Amino acid sequence: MFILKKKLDESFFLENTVKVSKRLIGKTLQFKDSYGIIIETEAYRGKDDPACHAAKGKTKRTEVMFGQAGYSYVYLIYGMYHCLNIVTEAKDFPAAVLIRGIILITPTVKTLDGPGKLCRELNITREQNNKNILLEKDFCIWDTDLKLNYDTTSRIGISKGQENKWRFAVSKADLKILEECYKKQRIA
DNA sequence: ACCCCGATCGTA
DNA sequence: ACGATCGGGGTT
Repeated sequence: MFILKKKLDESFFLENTVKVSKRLIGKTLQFKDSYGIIIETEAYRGKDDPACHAAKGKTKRTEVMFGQAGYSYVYLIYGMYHCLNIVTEAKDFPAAVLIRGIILITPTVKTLDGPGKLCRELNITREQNNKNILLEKDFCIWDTDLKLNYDTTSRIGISKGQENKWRFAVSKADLKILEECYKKQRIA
């Protein structure tokens, strides 16, 4: 259906987080034997972004966001769900992209539309926090030749920072095409 | 030790 | 619209 090119390298994640978030649409997330096309992302960028966990400064939890681009930031939310982010931009500039949705294509086909559902299905937990996905063998993101249209909206579930339209989600039309390619089988 | 709140999700 | 469920971070 599409070509898996190379694993994304550090230069991809060193760019502005908003740009990286847009560019991640259509790329493929791999964790162990699970592969999924990224269909939804959000940017969290710097101490001046009130929705960013790093807005309150560096803490034990957010330390990874202040580190090198290409590391995973996985945290527990609402005591029940995990969220997967990839750290972006220069060291000491705290920023990351939240991976909010994928179309899982292996080992099963499922549309995972939500960060908690995604981590639950792939079994991504805090054990996967602070991993260098530029080096990990089975935890990485692949470049592809997919060109998808996406919508730009406010981020979901935040109380501050709605003015930044930093959520990017594959257009309904393109999502439908992708799901038809891979046989629709939405998660319950 | 205590309190508040949260980058969610499923059910009503 | 609401509750589940618990860790992070600030305050006492």
